[in-house]
Amino acid sequence: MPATGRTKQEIVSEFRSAGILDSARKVFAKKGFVGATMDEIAAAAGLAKGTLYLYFESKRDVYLKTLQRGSAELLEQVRTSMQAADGTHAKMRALIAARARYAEENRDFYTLYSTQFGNIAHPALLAKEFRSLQLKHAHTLEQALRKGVDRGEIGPVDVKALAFTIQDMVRSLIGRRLLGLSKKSLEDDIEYLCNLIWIGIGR
Amino acid sequence: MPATGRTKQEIVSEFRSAGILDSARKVFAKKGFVGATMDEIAAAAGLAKGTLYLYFESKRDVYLKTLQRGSAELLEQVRTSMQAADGTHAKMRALIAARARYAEENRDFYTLYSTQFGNIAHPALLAKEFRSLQLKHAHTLEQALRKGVDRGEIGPVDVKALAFTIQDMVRSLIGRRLLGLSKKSLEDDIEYLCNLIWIGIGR
Amino acid sequence: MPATGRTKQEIVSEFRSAGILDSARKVFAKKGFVGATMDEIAAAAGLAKGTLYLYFESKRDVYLKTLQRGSAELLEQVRTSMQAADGTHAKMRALIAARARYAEENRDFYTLYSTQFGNIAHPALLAKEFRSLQLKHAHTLEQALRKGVDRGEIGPVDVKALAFTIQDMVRSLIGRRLLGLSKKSLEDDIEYLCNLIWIGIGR
Amino acid sequence: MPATGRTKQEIVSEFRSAGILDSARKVFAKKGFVGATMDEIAAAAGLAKGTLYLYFESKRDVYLKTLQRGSAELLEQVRTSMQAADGTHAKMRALIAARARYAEENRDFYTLYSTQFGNIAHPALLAKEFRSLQLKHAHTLEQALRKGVDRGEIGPVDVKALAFTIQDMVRSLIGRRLLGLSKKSLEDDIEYLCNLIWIGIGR
DNA sequence: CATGAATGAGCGTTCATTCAT
DNA sequence: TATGAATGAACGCTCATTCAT
Repeated sequence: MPATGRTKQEIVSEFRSAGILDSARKVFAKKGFVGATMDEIAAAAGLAKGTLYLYFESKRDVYLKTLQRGSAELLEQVRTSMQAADGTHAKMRALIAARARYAEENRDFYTLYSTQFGNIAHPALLAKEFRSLQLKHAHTLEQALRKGVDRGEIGPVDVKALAFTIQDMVRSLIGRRLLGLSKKSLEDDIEYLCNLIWIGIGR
Repeated sequence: MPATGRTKQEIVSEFRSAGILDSARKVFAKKGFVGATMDEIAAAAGLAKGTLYLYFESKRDVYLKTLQRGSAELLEQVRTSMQAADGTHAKMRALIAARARYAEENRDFYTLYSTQFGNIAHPALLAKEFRSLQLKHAHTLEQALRKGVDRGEIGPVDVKALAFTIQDMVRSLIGRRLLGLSKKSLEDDIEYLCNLIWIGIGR
Repeated sequence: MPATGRTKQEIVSEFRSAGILDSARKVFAKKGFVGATMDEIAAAAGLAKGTLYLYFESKRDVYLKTLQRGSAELLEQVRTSMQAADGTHAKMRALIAARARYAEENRDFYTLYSTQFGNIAHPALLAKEFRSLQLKHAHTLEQALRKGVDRGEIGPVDVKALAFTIQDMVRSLIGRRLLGLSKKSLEDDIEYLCNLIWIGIGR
Repeated sequence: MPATGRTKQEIVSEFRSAGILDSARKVFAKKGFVGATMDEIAAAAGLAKGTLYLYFESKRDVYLKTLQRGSAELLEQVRTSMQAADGTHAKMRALIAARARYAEENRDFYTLYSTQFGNIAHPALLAKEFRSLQLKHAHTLEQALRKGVDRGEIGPVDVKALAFTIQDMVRSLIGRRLLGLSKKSLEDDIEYLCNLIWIGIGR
């Protein structure tokens, strides 16, 4: 097809990049940023170490791109889920469910993601690029909450703070599940969290 | 007294260990596990590098003990606070306040602590030892919650899960504060979190 | 004509080689042998890296040929200048002037050339091939000097040694000029050097 | 002796440094700055690679110190020789002889030295530190020449330029000798050079 | 007990060279 | 003939750990 400009070049290049990122995801998830070595990532991708540097500038670059890629994918799925849901409560539930599903389908990546964005990180690695990823996610939820407040579905809360808190609660839930600490079904866990957020625990 | 048989030895030894751990806390907090060097820790403790190995088996050991020490201290303060409080709601509030206070007084250590226990961590560093620390904290809260359920102060929730969730909510709150993302007073933030936990956001 | 049998091939080949060497000259001059990369040379020549290996065996080969080419060019100009001059003194002056002019017109290359032939070089790079280049230059001057001795224009000196010495004096002068250490005009500098060689400094 | 403060420490340290520099001198001389590896230098010194970094900051530092050390030693010997000589001609001869002697006794170092200071070098390596070494040498000769001009022993020449030129002539002579290109005795070669400088070649 | 010099494995990155297309 | 993606050896530097004093 003529529509594909430099097709072969670009496709191969993207294919390689994707392959490398797939391997990097696994290795970073297992060993963390520092523990992972370029050698190992290359081996996992079936390539020579030097080849990585044809597609990425540095180890840090591979790491950042790995995170960006998964993060964008996750955000995409969350947004799609939320759009299909009606009302604040349903949207919140959709978000939780989408994240949980993604996490279970991408265990390794989610571990990585969760660690990197676990609230406070060591400055060395927490550059602006990472922060902006984090904010995009928070923003999506924030908007839904604001609409809920406007409609009177939820009380007059600080939506910014709440968005962060809810995201952390979701991360907390997923973390527990990934660690095998929850014996309930995913449905039940989601139900539990929604209830907690919505009606609290008091009597 | 026979109880003080090897006292001098032990006292000196503990004194040294404590000094090393104090220094280690600062260094680890500033640089993270990998970024910190034994040289730097030794220098901060006013000792030679080799001396560290008389009191600790390895860098990892220093790290673990550092975390254990701070963790125990934090737990101690939380327990004291909670004991002085009456009723589940008050105890919960006491826990939040104690953790928040400790975090603000030990910013560096709390960052370290929070990162390490951010739910999911890299297997390399997340050994059983760390897990048990985490569980102790959760357990304290869990007991208070269970009593609350028994007394009907709170609904029939899964206290184990709830304890984890609350802890993560607190960590989330503190994280936001340490990052300078909260503009409210500590009191207001605590109030907000208590309300969220107790009555949720729904109308 | 049978003489032009493979002409097209050869002409294209020589054209390519020349282009590559032109680029190589610039790159080597700017970065030195080790600092220069085949990638950069190829880019400067508007070719792909692999193409260089169709015309040259190795980076070292490119370097050698680069030096040979410039060296031959320089020698050519020096010879022409010397032939046009009458008498040993005039020929010597012509040589100095020709080298100086070439150096100022080819600053980058001359730096390279001078470094490589700075009398003693590191064995790794100083192969026989380079030595023969050096000797050709010395030989030209040597012959002129010998004629001068025969004619009684200059004393009965060791012309071989003298040829080397003069060449190094010229290199020294040019080096000082290229480094901006001489404040005199080129004419004055040449005059100074000729005088030094011819009548020395004694009184 | 009490006069020696931290004796043992310092002596051992200097001993090590000196040993490393001795090895470095050989390796750099044989392979040049880039071709030499820290591994090889360490091996030549009978040490592990890491040990080098206890005494020097970087490869470049080793190189600089190597050059400084020999350069200072050479300068010292030249100065001593010159001081013992009377009159400009004798001083000049003393300088030539001292340099030649040093070169023959320290072939490897002199190769290194000569290459580094071969007039024009690639900027990357030609930092201020090196330049100042070079100037110190030139300065010593310059002063002697200036005195010669004042006393009328030599004509009213540009002593600065002359100092550079003479040094290069000496380097040239030594280079030829080290390369085995001179069949004359050292005495004869020195004589030849002195004559050349003093009375030139003209008749 | 305390020291700190010595070690050497390990890592990120570069780049000359090759070879399938 | 020309390409440029892929390779992998090589190197400077770091640092946890050891051990002779």
